[in-house]
Amino acid sequence: MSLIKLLFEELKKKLKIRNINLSYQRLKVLEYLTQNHCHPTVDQIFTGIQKDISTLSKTTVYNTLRILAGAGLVRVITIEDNETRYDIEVENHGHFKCESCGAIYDFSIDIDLMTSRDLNNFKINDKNVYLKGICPRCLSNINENK
Amino acid sequence: MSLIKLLFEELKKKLKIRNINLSYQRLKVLEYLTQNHCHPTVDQIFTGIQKDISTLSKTTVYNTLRILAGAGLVRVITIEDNETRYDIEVENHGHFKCESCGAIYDFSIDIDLMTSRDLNNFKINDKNVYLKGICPRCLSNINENK
DNA sequence: ACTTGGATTGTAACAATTACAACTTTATCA
DNA sequence: TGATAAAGTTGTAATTGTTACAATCCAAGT
Repeated sequence: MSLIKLLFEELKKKLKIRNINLSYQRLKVLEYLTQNHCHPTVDQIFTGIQKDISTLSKTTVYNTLRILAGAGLVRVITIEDNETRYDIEVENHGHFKCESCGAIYDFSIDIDLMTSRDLNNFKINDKNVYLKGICPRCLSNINENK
Repeated sequence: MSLIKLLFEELKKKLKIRNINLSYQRLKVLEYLTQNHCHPTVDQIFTGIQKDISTLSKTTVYNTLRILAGAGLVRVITIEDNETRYDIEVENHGHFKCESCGAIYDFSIDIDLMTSRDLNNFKINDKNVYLKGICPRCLSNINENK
């Protein structure tokens, strides 16, 4: 049995619990996200998978991401208004966006701290920490050009 | 001197420092935001001010918000991908969005906690904490309808 | 009053996302 | 296995939020 088949069966079970069928397209989206931790946009995911599935429709990518996000398997990153990004990692971490080069960095943070007395009677489902600024690489570039 | 004239002069000085001229439209946007802490969308702001300025263009609202955000006078809230919201308050606080009714709540939080060893060499300009879940009002509605 | 530059306006363009209907694949069960 | 139903995919069209841009307006300073 090939590696991809094994992955396939593994994921299939995982998704079955959440009542999601695993199609080839959905597998490919998950595969792309596990191999590209760069917080890709829909367009990047679409273009990336299209190499393997030439008939792929962008609608499918949207549908798949919506379903996977609903099941808590992928994280939606809306750090910037015009570009929604996706992330497979669901661990405790925040996101930093460099305002100069646009890159998004993960950083570890204790998400449990992200609460407040004001929210005592609220049911919290999702926590996001978004920071913006300049990354070290761009900082040193700026200094060099002085 | 009328109240609005006073506010006008006050703000004018404040903006002068940042090299921004204060037009009537810009004043109205600031006025709307101080009177509506509900984190309005561009559309809400536009519709709200249109009552006073019938010739108002939505482009002006966009321009104004961009300028004010750049000057740090308003905060951009991109908690949801499809609707950018704006907030006059620049104090230390996070935002909670109710996934049921869509309302956005402020909550106090120590923004200084929002950091990480991973970001030692980063220059941080902006910090946002976005939570999602169900607000108390919707929670009690759900319980009632059981 | 004239000029200059910034602000506003309205329209058109653009990009991301969603709606929808046709079609294809997969699952179910006799 | 084969018929039927359900789910998934596809492509196009529509929708929405936002930006680009050119024309016009307005206000400040000479």
